Amino acid sequence: MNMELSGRGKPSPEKSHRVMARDNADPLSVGIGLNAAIVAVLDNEPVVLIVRKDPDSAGATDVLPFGPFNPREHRTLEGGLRAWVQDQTGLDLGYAEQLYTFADRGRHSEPADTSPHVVSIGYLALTEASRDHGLTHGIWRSWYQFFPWEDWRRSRPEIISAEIEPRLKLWAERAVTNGSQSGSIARADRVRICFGLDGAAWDEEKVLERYELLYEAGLIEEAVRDGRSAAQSWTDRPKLGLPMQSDHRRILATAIGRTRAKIKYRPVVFELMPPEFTLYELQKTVEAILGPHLHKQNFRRLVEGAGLVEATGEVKTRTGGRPAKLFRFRKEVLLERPAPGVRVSAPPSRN
Amino acid sequence: MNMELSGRGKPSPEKSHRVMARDNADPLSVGIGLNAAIVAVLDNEPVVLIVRKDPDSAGATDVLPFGPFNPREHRTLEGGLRAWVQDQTGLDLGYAEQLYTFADRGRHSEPADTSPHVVSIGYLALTEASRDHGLTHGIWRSWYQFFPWEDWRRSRPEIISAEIEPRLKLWAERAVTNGSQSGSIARADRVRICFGLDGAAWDEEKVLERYELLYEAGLIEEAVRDGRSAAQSWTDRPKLGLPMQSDHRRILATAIGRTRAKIKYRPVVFELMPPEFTLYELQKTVEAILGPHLHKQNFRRLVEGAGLVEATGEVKTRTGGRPAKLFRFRKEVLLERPAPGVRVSAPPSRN
DNA sequence: CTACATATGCTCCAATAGAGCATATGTAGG
DNA sequence: CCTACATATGCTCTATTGGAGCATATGTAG
Repeated sequence: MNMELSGRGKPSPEKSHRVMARDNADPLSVGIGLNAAIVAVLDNEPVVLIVRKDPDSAGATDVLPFGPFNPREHRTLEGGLRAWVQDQTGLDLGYAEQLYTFADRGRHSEPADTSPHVVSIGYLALTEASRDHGLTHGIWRSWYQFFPWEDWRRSRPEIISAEIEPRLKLWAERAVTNGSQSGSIARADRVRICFGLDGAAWDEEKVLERYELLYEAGLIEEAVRDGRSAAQSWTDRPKLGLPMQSDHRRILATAIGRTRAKIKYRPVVFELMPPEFTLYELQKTVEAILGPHLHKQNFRRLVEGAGLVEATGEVKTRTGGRPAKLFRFRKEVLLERPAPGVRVSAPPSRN
Repeated sequence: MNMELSGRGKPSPEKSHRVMARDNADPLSVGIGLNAAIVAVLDNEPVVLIVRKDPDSAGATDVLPFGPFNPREHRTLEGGLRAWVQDQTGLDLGYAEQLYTFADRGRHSEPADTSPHVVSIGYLALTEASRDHGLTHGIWRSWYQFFPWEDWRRSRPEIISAEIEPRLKLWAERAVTNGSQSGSIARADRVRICFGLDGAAWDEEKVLERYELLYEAGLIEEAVRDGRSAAQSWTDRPKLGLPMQSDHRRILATAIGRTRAKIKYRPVVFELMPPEFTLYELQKTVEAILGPHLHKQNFRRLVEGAGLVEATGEVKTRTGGRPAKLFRFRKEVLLERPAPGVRVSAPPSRN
């Protein structure tokens, strides 16, 4: 890459900061962290693989598998990620895709006025939890423990009305006097859209937007840690999900949002399934990810109609009722038109 | 970010390479390049903003606006990008979104065995070309000059059958003897799916996949430059679009694919339009991006029905026919349900 | 053998979207 | 002024999709 333009960067002469346990003299070089949100579904519960920093201490923060990108060793970013995951969990990653690259200042437990010098690249990996792919370290934890307001499987989570809604509305009001920032959407509207308040529809894909909103409002523990919540009056700040180290919860939010979106238009559910499964098990897995219950007959029709699966010829008998046919993923769909996902149209939203 | 794991990186002691016109002693630090694919539509032609490296020299390679991320100056990645764009083109960027982070070795005109030490983050920006947002440098160039095989506005580009298809089939055959690489899709299938051969449907969103396939097959000038095409027998290699510096063409491919995908489910077309426009102008803009012609009446019905636009009350008379009503974007849709794009269902592909 | 639970097939219907016809209202040229 | 023409715009007809529910099949448990 030609960098003849570097000179315009006007690098400041101030001393560099110690990052990644090393000294860094070049103002244009940064460390890159590779972070993996490894998702599976275990007993109808969507889970993510956690590597506890210190499993014994009580106040230990949850951590995703991660490590620095080392251009000497890693030929590609994804290769580096796989190496770190292998190293830290023993897991041999299957499906993986890049999510996003974050570099905001002060999102890493450092003083906010410090240059980050570190950039986080988040990855989403999907795997089958029940099968042993070499996993030796790490624990599976429900992703709803980190995002309780995302769990709509039973019904609307009470935490929204009880804790989130009133505090966000307060936060939105405090900004009204600042005059309407033309161009950007007003706080109150963002709150309404993100959390589906006042008649707005809940969009299960907006996981990151919701997290960022809560962070911005200082309602997230990480925001306090990062010095974003200027010691507000709400010392009664509620516990909104388990915190994570660094910006890992933000990465996980991105991963959940992407999983929910992608499952609808690409056949990625099957990364979460065993080689053979019943259609009901498949449906339960989708529902674990997306939340709302689906119409069973229509789900079957859609999945079969799209040619996503083929019967193995065998049945699973211990279902408590009529035996269910076993299916397997029809890999040939990948060779056909824009291979679809399990399309689930939104509920008949009257709008 | 906690980097207690850095020690496992087993940094090799070999001398570091000179990258980005500077020395870099730390094996874990890399330079980050911010690259902008700035897209507009000018006279029904989708264009991208190019900053010629050397406008006068004949063999000059096209370059996207780009510059290194400087954590001292740039609070965020996107902020850094905007600063570089402003600096190099005078343009004040409006809509921008991150695309992808690339770090493959040897994609930067360097020897392939050299560590990259530089990571490229690509961004997509949409703007209105006809309006002056401060643009002082750079030229608009049709994106189809870089990707002639993507131009389906008239009909199927001849370059596919004439140049691409035979060479890719040859390339696919050469790999058959290697035994079928289990797990990955066979070359022949990839070729078929990517380019819609042998009855497969053309997916206008697979821009990056197609480019990568051509690169892999050594049919792209950048692949030769990067030393990927081992001086094959085809010294008769055809000119498949204009080359670009570094990995900029790959970034542009990502940008085109994303634009085509996003225009269908988010109201981003309007970033490309003037404040007021006729529905026909809007349709022409969408067609410039997506290619196939749309049914005029249905397009109107969909756009109006989705509440994306509102009439200004005025008409544009110099249309050569009945005057067209002028419309403007109804920004309120952003406050409604998952604000839709201009849904255009695929042609009645019999499948 | 019966009650029950789940699987599975099929029908009905509302909403969506593709396609085309008909009409409105300008410009251009005699 | 009048006519040919071009584009805009409204409306209808119809095929397809997807939401919802009924009916039947085939197991297990007591």
